[in-house]
Amino acid sequence: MSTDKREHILTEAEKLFAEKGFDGTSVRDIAHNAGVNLAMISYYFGSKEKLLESLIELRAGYTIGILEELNKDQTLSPWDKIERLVEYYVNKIITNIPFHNIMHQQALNARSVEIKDLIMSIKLRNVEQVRKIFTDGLQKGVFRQVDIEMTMGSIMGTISQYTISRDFGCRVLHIEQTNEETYRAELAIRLKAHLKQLLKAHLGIKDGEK
Amino acid sequence: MSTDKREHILTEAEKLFAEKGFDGTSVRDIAHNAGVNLAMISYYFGSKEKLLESLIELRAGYTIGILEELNKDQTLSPWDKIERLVEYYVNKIITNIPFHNIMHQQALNARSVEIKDLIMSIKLRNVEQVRKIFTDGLQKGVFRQVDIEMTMGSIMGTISQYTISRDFGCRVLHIEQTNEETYRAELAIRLKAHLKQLLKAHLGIKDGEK
DNA sequence: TTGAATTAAACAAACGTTTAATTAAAATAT
DNA sequence: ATATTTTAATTAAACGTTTGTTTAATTCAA
Repeated sequence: MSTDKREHILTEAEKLFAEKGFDGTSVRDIAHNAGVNLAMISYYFGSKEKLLESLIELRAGYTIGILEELNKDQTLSPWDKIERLVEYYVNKIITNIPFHNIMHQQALNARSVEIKDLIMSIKLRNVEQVRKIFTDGLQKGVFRQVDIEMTMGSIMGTISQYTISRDFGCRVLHIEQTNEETYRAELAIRLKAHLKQLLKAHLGIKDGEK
Repeated sequence: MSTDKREHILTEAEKLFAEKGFDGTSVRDIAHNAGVNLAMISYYFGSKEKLLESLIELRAGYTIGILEELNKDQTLSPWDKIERLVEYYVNKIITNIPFHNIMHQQALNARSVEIKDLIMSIKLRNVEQVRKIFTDGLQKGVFRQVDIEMTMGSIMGTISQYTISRDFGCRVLHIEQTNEETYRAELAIRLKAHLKQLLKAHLGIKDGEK
């Protein structure tokens, strides 16, 4: 079983799940779009649900390492780390919108306990790393007293808001709906600028402060 | 055809759609939970999809009036209006989590053009009303220069973040998972306090300023 | 007695998965 | 190197359910 073909099927499934939802996508859809026989899905992954698990495990592996490195870095000030965090998260989600879409829909309505637990563990692990950055800044007195969990929610929620539905984003943000690439680029720029300004004020960072 | 029974079916469908998703809920599920015969769904609503449209129209009618009134009110300062807006949105979503969940999943993956358009028009109408509050505050020089659309995204996104998945919210916010009511109450309090603090700093409102 | 409400049964289509047969590739023996 | 055996990959077809919707008969209320 070639890894190439496995990943190709997962990539095609990712597109379909993101567009039509997990339940709205049939195994025949996936097989047809990937150009493989229907039975190969069960042969490779065991079931449609296991295929989703495989996809999540494939895509979610990368993130946690980056956050751990960011936390370890002693040369960066707490505010520097927040800026890096914003840059990283915006880039990551913008370049993986379909997968982020799937995670979102499964967080909403996953009926499989395995999927629920998998997503929960991934999200909690990331949350703990981000929380460290905030508690560190608070302890050092660099940040104003804030609700850390809610502030994390604002970061993730803001990014999700316009990435999830492009049609809505285009209409509200007044971006030409023609090109997918230009939309992403413009969205990333505005998200980063906005979140930095928002968090700087919220955390009470003075201009020019390190 | 009694309106009571119609609304009863819609309420039961709402619960199921929120829990298992639109595609994950069968018409037989709905009929069984509502205690009516399977054929009554088609008889009342025409189809499963039309049922969803009916549900959205039933629930979404209320919001826009409140926002229009808020905008008209000449006695309130721009910042007062923002505070009212936060109060209103948090209350509205917290007390209608299942419906909000459905709107969210349909914004992600709706395959029906009618549903897509319906949701888009509802969201855009609300966005325009909220935008007015911000542009008003900016023109009067009460608010700092900010990205209005992104700021609106932060408000909606923050509220969505923990309302969408209660399991996740409980784990991150350290709220006992036992009682649904206490979770909602606690979440509402923290959301309102956080959003007011966040927006006050972001918009550059001085303490004690009206 | 007329029209609406309700029912059980049936409909064809689509679903995820499995089967059994066939082809391709790899491993082993000659 | 060639032939043979063994394993893996791929296929078309079928499996039994479940899906949303409709039908035709029956009950209920006006």
